[in-house]
Amino acid sequence: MAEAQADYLDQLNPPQKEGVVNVEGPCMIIAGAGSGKTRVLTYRIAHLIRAHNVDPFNIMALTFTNKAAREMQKRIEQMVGNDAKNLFMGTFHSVFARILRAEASSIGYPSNFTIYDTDDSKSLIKLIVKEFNLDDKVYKPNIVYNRISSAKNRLVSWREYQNNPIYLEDDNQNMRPEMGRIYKAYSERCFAADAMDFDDLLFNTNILFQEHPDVLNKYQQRFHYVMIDEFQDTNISQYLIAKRLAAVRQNICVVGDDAQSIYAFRGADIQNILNFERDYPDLKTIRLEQNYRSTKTIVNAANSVIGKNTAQLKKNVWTTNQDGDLIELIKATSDNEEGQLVASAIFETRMQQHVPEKDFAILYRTNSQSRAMEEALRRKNIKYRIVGGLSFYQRKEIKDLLAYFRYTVNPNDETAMRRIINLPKRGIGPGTIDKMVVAASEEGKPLWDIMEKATSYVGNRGGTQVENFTTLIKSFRLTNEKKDAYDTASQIAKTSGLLKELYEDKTIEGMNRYENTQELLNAIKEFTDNPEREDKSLGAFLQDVALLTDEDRNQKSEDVVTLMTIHMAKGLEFPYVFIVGLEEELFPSQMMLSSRADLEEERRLFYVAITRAEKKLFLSYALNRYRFGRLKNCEPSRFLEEVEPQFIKVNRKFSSKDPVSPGVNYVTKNFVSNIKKENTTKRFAAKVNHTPSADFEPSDTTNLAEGMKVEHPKFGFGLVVNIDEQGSNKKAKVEFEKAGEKTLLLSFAKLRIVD
DNA sequence: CGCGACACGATTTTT
DNA sequence: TCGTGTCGCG
Repeated sequence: MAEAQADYLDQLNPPQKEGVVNVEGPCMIIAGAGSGKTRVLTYRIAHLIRAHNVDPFNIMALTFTNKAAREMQKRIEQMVGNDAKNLFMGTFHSVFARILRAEASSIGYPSNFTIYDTDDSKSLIKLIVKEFNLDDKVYKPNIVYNRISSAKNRLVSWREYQNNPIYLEDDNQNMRPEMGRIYKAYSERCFAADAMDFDDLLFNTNILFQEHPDVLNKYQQRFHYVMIDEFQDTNISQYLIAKRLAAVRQNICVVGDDAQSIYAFRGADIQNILNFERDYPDLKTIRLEQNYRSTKTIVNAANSVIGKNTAQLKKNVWTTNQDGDLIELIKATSDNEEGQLVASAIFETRMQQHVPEKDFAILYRTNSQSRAMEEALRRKNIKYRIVGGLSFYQRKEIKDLLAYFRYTVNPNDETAMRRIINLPKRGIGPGTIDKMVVAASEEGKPLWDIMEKATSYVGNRGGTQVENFTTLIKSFRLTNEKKDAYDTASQIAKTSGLLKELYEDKTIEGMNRYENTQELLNAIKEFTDNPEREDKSLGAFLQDVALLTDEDRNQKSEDVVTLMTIHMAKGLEFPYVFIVGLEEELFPSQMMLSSRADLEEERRLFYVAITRAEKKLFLSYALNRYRFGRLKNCEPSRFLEEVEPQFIKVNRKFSSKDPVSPGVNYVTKNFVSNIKKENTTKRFAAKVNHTPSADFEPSDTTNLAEGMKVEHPKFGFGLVVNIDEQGSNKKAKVEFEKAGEKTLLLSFAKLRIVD
């Protein structure tokens, strides 16, 4: 450590150094992709501790993901040692959940409040919509949830919502006039359940600071320095919290890149950057523009793309790295072939460059695209790992078990109760539950009280079952009072019958689920065995786990190809990157085509994807893709045309038959600009009416090979791009000049080989 | 109340 | 295509 101490500032370029040493007063660091942003942030914190003798206890650092927080924690620890443990660092949600737990009583919550994840929130919304007898086709949980979420992110309470003419007008126009009522009911139910959803963690922190100046002051005094990473992704609610905290000392430093803002759909507001300039007139702005990550080709290609956006801060990202390989464009006829071509390209690159599998990443817009990739990789025996998708804690069997834990800890958590009361089957149906809910509201008692005496409300059959259930839960609560998280959890897993049910399911998925629950118990064991933990109760574990949505449990750095959405890839880098599915309506997503702002966000997403690549970038698209089970043909993405052609080479075909031979390679300078035309032609393929040459005569096609030019009596002239000789049916894939690509059975098709 | 059969809608992205 | 939700019967 000592040697790093003296010269850490020398490892930085001038603007980076400025970002590190400029610790007093408001500061904004605009950091281009790959410009060493994290390094500046970590050094800055280390510098505060070392050079300015700031107690880590007085530093708050906010990140957007758990992964980023952990990474930063690790790096700072390497620089300053154990002191780093005292930093107040984490995601916005986890940091303020901690503060809210400490101050819960000020806003009427118990300190062991439950955190609802999106699923919990949506099932509560569904329930409310049902109770209100509203049409769930109109009030879809997703829509309602997003509406409430965006209101909360703008700090609009249900009360203000109901009095806000703009919201009302909007809802009326969308034929959803009951939205405000649902918002109110939802908020009240959450409160009654001692629960907060993700947005509440921030919303309520704002309330706390606003209504309790003494509390706010306490934290203002504590946090001398506030730092925010990925500032472009913060929403108003988050920004206001940070601003309040830093109001006294004004030592607030934000780091971000407007070009990488990709979470507007979740309430992130680039406006925050502009607000920041307005709120802090004596702001020091630093730009990090030198890219250390990627080749010139990649940096310049990325610049050419992002340059198409109108709304952006002035920035010039450059690099002294070498030019590197051109970007390779892969064109496939189908999503499956796209997978094969990508897998082949990985295979070949590995052979040629002698690089490990972990140097590769395949990035896509939507999770559903992973399947074709997975299949192709499996077939070629390329090991891979999917990041994201359903995270561990979102799996049904895990959520079920967690719901037991939650209900044990928090008797008011109705959502958890509804989830488990009939799981495993106990003969308690919706009818029974409804009757009890009605009874509870009629008598003004908590639902739990009714459940304990269920037989006097709902008849004997269901009632007895409910009473047995409450006895079971009571036994769990008793254990929970005396034992640690692991003991309680194991008892619940065993006695509830959940584990048994899974154990008896001998299907592959069933065994998987069983293993997952075991893994959860292991995680709890680890939790209780950790000597640094003071509170080893199940409640403490739940509080910890609620915000751990990342798939970052399995951080083993295996040598495998990484598959993930572009959103998940933000902040990461890989030597070789494939961006797949570059098709209109997929990327850019059809949902984002309606407004310019949305399209620009989509373009930023593409920019983020490109800038993940260090050495070489591959772009691919398919002309046909299975969507909702049916094959749809697709148009190449407009984004392909936005990459300056000089950076691209077209790799028309790897042979999909033989992964080792490169097959026919075409390098066409203006191919990209022709993509559109070509595809448009294809769409009217049916109308093509070719008049066969006068001397047309079918040739012997037994020796037909890739790269040959042929004529078809109906489709005209074309190029053989692939021969498939499976079984007795020899098929040729032909790219026709006018009719597009066709797969022909050679035993039927009349083809003339043109020489 | 539980189970099977059927219909339908979904694929934007995540703390 | 897949998973979820609803409906009707036992």
